[in-house]
Amino acid sequence: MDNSVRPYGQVYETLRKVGLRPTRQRLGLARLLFENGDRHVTAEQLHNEAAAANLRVSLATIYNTLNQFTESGLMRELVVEPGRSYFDTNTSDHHHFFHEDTARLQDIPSDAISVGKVPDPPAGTKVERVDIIVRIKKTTG
Amino acid sequence: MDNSVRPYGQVYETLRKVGLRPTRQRLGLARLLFENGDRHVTAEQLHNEAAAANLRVSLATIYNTLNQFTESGLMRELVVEPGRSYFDTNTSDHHHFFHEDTARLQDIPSDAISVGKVPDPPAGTKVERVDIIVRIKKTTG
DNA sequence: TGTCTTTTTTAAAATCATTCTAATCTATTG
DNA sequence: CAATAGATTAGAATGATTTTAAAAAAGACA
Repeated sequence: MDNSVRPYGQVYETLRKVGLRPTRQRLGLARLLFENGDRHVTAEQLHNEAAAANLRVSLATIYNTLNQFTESGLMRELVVEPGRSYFDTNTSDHHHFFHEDTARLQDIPSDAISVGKVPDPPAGTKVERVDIIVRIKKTTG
Repeated sequence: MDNSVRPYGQVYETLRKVGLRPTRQRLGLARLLFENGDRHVTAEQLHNEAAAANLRVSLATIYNTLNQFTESGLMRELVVEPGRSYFDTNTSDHHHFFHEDTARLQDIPSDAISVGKVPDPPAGTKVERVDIIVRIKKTTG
């Protein structure tokens, strides 16, 4: 667990694997994203985190990076609310709770929810992905 | 089926029922929305349709109206793509196919899809709504 | 290592959907 | 029909995201 020795080792490999140059910004963002469990972040949130971690990255780079990570399959984009996108570090098959009060996402493991029957997609099309969002609110107004 | 006699009769009642003044713009938009089967429109699309139907309505009013219709339960808002919202005239329990190539939505009747098991919402929260989006793409690139 | 080439990063401007503002108009009520 | 409350509008403002063009950093290689 001593990650002072090869602080960027893990994510360095991850970036190489998908063919992205391991630059200072990408390495730093990748650590924030991938070394802290499953995460759901907006660009703005990640930008703030980066600042808090003393990583100087412009907002444009945050967007570039999130989009590149998404295109290379390291993350996926979630659209739950009008106005902004969330990016999810968990790319395996699963779904989400969305807390409407706090605008937070929470994973639902795929075995905790089951889509019994899915209708056949219209002729000439194939299913790309199924997204289930369970919108929840605090009880007691 | 002669709707030249009481052209606004149906939607007039609908508006009254939810407590919205039956103005020219709201009546016109309501007709476009509710007298053409189940629909999924963006603000921009509806604006164009209105123009095509010789109904002069500003884009601000389109937004106001879609939001009011949604708040009064005549429609619901769907967020499927980053950037823009869709509004659905079908407020009953159902889900959607989203054609990624054409950016069109298509209803999935609720009995054509079944959510077998839904996990209990976290303590202190209750389920507000469950959205299922089946994203589809043309086969043969 | 230094130089060349390519890719990244960046600040700032541009874009796009949506909301706000404040002024004008329209429905409703008496 | 006048008064007033509510609606519509053009245009400005906002906020998230993308683009632009220039400067900086990375990779290749002599």
